[in-house]
Amino acid sequence: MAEMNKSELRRSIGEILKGADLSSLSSKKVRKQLEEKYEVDLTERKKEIDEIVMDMITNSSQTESQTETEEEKVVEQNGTKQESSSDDEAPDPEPVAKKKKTATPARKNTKPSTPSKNSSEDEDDDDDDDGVDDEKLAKKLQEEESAGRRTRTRAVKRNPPKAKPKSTEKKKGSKPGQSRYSKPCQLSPDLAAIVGTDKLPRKDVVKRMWEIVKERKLEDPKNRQFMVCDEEMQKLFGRKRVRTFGMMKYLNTHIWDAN
DNA sequence: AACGTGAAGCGAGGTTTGAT
DNA sequence: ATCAAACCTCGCTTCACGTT
Repeated sequence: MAEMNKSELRRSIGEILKGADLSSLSSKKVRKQLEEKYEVDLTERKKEIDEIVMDMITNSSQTESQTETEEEKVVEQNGTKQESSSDDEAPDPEPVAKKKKTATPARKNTKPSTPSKNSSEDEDDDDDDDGVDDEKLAKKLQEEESAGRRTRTRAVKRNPPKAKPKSTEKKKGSKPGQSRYSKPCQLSPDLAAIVGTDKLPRKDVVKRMWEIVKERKLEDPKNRQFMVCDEEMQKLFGRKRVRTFGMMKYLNTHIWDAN
């Protein structure tokens, strides 16, 4: 594959932007042009391209305002070139700016997170001052957007169950030992006294509890799914006989995240 | 219309013994 | 061999809506 490095990418994008009409250009179009030009799939580098495009547009608009007088000269020379940025219409890199709405991969957080009611969502367009302000505004809008404007409540209508193959199929790139279930948790003094440590992952708590049940021979001889608690255990569970499978229900009040 | 992205649902993961 | 039960969070999948 023709692996393009960043500087190469930058240069190519610069060339594309040079002759492009910024008011109608989007980073996606830039990417497409690059893909066609180099015959490579740049989907994976989309973000990188977005950033470069944004960066270059920002720089160019800053340069524009800084060197206004110089540009006037250029306009005189080039004539056609600058028409898009004439006084009545700001350069307006918006299409590209809007494009890059997701800078926050933190997509988890399933909580509704304050229904902000897309308050400032439709900033309409009453702000056409100059290029620099446009940029700031665009950035601000971006931030607001990424901060949490999406509050759509959709009528959840999920598809049918999708008969899943139970167990046996673990696979999936899920990394073991990553979940909170495997993370060390803070144990209550009562529980800590029994297991011998005040920090232990939930799974290990269960494991340890089983060990202790066996050590102390607390299994109910009639039904080994139950355990007959000794004094210490009774204090912990608050009852004399506990179903071992369901011990987590009781242990849960003695376990919390260690921070 | 096609594409991009946020929201929400649901399964997996770890532990154990007993029942089917 | 597989499922059951109890706990809870992560990550994948699917859907709906916004943008181009």
